[in-house]
Amino acid sequence: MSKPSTIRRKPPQHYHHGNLRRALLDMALRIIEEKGVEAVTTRALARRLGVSHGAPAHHFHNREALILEVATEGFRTFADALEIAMADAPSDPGARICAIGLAYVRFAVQHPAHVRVMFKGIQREGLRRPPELEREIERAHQVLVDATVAMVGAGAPSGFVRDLLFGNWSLVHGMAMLWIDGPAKRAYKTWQEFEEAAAQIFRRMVAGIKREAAG
Amino acid sequence: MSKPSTIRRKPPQHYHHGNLRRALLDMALRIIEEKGVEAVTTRALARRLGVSHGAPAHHFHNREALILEVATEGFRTFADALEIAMADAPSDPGARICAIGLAYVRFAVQHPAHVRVMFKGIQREGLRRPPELEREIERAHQVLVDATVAMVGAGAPSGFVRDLLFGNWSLVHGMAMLWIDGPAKRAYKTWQEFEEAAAQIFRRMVAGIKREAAG
DNA sequence: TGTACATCAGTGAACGCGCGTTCACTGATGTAC
DNA sequence: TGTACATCAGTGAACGCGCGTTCACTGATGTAC
Repeated sequence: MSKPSTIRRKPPQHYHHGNLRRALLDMALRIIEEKGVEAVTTRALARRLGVSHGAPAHHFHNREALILEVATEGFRTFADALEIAMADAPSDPGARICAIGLAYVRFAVQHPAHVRVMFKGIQREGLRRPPELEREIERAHQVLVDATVAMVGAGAPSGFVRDLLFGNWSLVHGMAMLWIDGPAKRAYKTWQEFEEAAAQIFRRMVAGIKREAAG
Repeated sequence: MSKPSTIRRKPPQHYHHGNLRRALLDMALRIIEEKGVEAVTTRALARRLGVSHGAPAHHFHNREALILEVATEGFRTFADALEIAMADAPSDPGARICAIGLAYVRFAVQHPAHVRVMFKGIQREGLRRPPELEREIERAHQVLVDATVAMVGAGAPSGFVRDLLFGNWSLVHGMAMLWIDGPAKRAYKTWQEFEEAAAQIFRRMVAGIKREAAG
């Protein structure tokens, strides 16, 4: 629950606060978890970190930049998790789909605040996303696309690939959202139970796709 | 696009504005669609409706009450749509599941602003939901439960019912969210195309469940 | 090791803003007679 | 139909608040010599 103590070689306490930039990002996540994204204000962050309210401006150009950095870090962790799941899974395409789906849901369980800002906080119309954020989003997306294409073969009609991708994506995304928003949290006592159910649902779905592709 | 002209017998233009309460709720939806839930402020509403900023207080105790009323109306329409889909569908349980799923997704397509407030705006921790809202949420939920139970039979183990409900719910909810947030909107050119794909995915899933129940 | 200087993270006062909410009022509408 | 009155939706000034952002400053840290 405490801050991740990323131990560096040289300068752990170089400046007045130590690492205010890191602390701001971490505290933003805590506030999101407690009160939602809209409760993340530069003044609230400063207050809870015991610094003056002008201090955050030395690390982030403005509030929006800070929120976008939280989202970028979230998508980076997310893309990493999906890529690792893809790499660690057996080469069987069905097993890979399951592994990626599970990683998707597990990310939501382990990083609910990140998910909130990634999927609810930065979906506003007028928001200009920095290239770095777009890149991480694209990297995560690519894992889903690759796994789907691997499942159906490169020669499959693009409409079929699209529908399959969309179906699988919807399933795992819905699971993640229903966990974040409460319904799944209420239906399943522990996240282990929840993940087991999710894994079984994925297996069932993949079996269905295989039967359809074969028949 | 204009206001729904709910024609009443007696008093359509009784008071100064006509029906400011109705206008506030409708304008709130427009603002949500354009700028998101957090842009709905009592002053912005008054400004856009051409009334003084004190006027809304005569119809809603405060901002939160107005937002909750929008959510309640949303869930009422939503529950109605699901119940009608259930009633109109063939008695075959699989067909019913498909029909309800399609109604779920169609609601998101037709009422994106409502969905935003229903699933993103009132999910904050500290928010006290009025009983009327809880009742409409429960009514919508019950349609999903009933359809699932009808599919597997009353004697099915509760864990299986739970997982099946959760799987189906996740799928349709994910579809709705991916539409609202953009990915599905980008993948499918028209909502008809989107709905066709959704219908096909539902049929595939139901076929999978049937095979599993039979085998 | 010691000193002088440069850097820059953090301070705190200040600014203007939009917000939610209150409240005495006004005046249009509805009703009783 | 006309008049007197009651109702109450909408007005506009006022309040206090927290916010984002700026900026001259301070003082601790890092570095050059």
